[in-house]
Amino acid sequence: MVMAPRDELVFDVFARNCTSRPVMDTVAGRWGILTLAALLEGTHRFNELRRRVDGVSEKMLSQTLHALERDGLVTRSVLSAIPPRVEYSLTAAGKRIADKLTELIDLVEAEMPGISQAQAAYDAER
Amino acid sequence: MVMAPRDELVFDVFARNCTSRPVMDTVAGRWGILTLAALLEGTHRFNELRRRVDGVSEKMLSQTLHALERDGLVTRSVLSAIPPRVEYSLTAAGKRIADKLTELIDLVEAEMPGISQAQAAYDAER
DNA sequence: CGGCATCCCATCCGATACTG
DNA sequence: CAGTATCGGATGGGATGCCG
Repeated sequence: MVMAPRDELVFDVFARNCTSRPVMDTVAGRWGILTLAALLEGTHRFNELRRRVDGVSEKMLSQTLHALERDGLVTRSVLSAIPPRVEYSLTAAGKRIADKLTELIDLVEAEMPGISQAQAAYDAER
Repeated sequence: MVMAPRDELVFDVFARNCTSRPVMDTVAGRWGILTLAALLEGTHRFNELRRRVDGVSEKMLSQTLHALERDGLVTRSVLSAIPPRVEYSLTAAGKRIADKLTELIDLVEAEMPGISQAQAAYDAER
């Protein structure tokens, strides 16, 4: 994060102490990617998300959602009712990022056959 | 990772034990993203990468490069010379993934002003 | 220069238990 | 249902020292 001409802020994730670094960690982290991608499919309740993001613990999902809400990428709406009903959905910025993450997921999944083969070849040599 | 008709392998990163999960962790992890994006700019030597990926330790860069090499996304070439010269570059698959990661970086950096504002608003309320 | 080996601490994260 | 609180083990990751 450095100053450019005319006080325009430039964010550079390659710079050690740029504020974009922790944001990238949240967004591209193990659970951030999957949570945002799941929410791109539509609004989810907490336990719906837990089932969709297979393997995530209550704690990590809660923590991830809080961080994404703080970043303005996810909105949390509490519907007063018994039993309680809380719904999570994407903001406009969240949608844009989730779209890109979904492209990444699709690409990596498409590359997996080659990757698996490379891993097997690598492991065979040692 | 489940079987589809006709023995076609389908990789699903949402599934708890899909082999694509650790690959996503490497590729989208803190240092994986930056390392791949840096290599998209061209071949780099080890210490060039260390300077470009500001803040990465020798240990983590070494670890990340090994994982990426194992996944077939990065090639390591040793040029016999004194002092030793080792060059890292992207494979074709590595380029495709690094391209997508660079798009993600650019998007997140572009969203940073809004994100910073959301963080400040969130923090002010508690 | 380009590493690997070791030590050690911080945090991540899952499991469990509890609450409104 | 939708969480919070706490604990303890696993992992991440920096610092240092050594080697070809």
